[in-house]
Amino acid sequence: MTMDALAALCDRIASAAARTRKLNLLADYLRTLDDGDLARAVRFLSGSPLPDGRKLSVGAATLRAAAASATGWDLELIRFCSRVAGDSAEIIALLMAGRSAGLPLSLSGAEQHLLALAAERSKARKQKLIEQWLLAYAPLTLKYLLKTLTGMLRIGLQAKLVEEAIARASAQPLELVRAASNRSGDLAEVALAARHQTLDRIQARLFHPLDFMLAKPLESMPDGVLDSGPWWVEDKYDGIRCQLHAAHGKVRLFTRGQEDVTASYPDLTVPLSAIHPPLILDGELLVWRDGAPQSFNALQQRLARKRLTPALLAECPVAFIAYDLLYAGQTLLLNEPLERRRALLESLPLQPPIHIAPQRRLASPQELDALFEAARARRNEGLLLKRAGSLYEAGRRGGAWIKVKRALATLDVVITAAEQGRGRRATMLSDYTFAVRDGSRFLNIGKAYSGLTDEEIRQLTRLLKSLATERFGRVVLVRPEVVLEVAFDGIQKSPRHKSGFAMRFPRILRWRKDKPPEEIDTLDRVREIYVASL
DNA sequence: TATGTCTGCCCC
DNA sequence: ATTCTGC
DNA sequence: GCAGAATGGGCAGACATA
Repeated sequence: MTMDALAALCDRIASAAARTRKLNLLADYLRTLDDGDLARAVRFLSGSPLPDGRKLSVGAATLRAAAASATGWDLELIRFCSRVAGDSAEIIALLMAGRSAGLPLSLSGAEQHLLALAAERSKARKQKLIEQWLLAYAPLTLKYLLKTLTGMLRIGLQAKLVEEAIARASAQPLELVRAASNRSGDLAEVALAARHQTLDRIQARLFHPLDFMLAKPLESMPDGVLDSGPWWVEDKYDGIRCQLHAAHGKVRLFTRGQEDVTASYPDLTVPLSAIHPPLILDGELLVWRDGAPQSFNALQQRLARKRLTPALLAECPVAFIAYDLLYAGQTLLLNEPLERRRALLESLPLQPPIHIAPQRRLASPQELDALFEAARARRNEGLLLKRAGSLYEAGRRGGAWIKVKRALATLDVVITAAEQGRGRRATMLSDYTFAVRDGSRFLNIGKAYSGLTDEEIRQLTRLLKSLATERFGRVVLVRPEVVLEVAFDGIQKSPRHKSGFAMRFPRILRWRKDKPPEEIDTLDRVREIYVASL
């Protein structure tokens, strides 16, 4: 089977609106593949094309550079076209029509190309490899070969639907496929096992990450959900979600994206090599100093470090706050109720740098406000509510865990610039840069797109075009007249914007047609919020 | 060698 | 991360 | 209610340029 056929399938899936139609198309296709291609196709479609999750380190920018080099076209022009089309891979594929040789490409050939790209360390040589593909393969094939690089197929189908298609193609119950997928962590393995009716033989393995159970955000505080039964409460820590595997002196730390980051945190993992009985902990990685959790910003300085200096380890030492136990005593505990997992967790002889997250029973929903404030006073993000008796639903964002966060504040700001969107928003100005007032000047403080409906974005696009003063490629500067109310979860000093501040998780609450720009919030107000948040 | 900009992403 | 949208 | 898509910020590291 060929990459060309897979590409054609992707196009058909993209143009099918109904998810059941997408599923049927994929299931029918999967049935036609031999075992080797089944594994490859599943990896390609689920967004992790390489067998062991190796990194490609190639993004849209590199693709455009390769395309410019292969065609002789101006890079700026390609950038512009990509922007209009909303997708670099698509436009590059079109560009190669009539220029590439149109050679056939098998799935295993495509996989070999990706492996070669991952193995190549030099950025320039990565680009050279891509140039060679561009000249060799047909546009449609290129389109999806390139899309797999950036990990965004944008055909309305990702890993979860691939799971469903596997279930359908093999006539196995979806729940069995999902459970096996969690135990395995490798959808290709699952597809093969489903085909051969051996899903039950897939075992969870220590030192292979399980999926994480996620929490659903609580929309409004006084919500009826909490009346449904007893709940447990913990602080929500502002670190990185991690799974810690330990057994027989070996320790591994995995992130939510299943990345093995053990090597980056010797100050956590080396002391744990004394642990012998096998266990898997779920919890949060934090910088921990003077007996207290430090900011997420401190932790960020430990991320993706190639070299760990003693100074860094001394300045930003990490700890692990454990709040769940997924494996112990040779047993997977996912289907044990929360209270049992918790009791086992508390019975373990864990020592710093591992801590156990304090947990208490929520007496009544009225208690939430006070608990929330207390958590914030401890410099934590908010609360995590866990339904009594709930099981560990790996890979799901079900209602059994609820996270309670609140915006730090809101600001009334004015739009100073707008940017063309991507994908289905490619024809609209969907991305707004906004400013606060400082005397008679407007100083940018952030960008946001979310919070407006598609209809509002359409209206705003029209209005902003009429307010345009200058255009720099994809960015339109506008007269500062449109006022928005934006919410955000944090604020910090940043060179990113003229105001000297930037927001964490900015989102638009509403379009304030009632407010003139002279009355928006000021830089002084921003400083007040900043100081108060320290 | 020092500094500035771009890129992709163990992250949130 | 957040938010909206189609199914 | 789920899954997908489109978008925020900061960071280290890589590369470009002085």
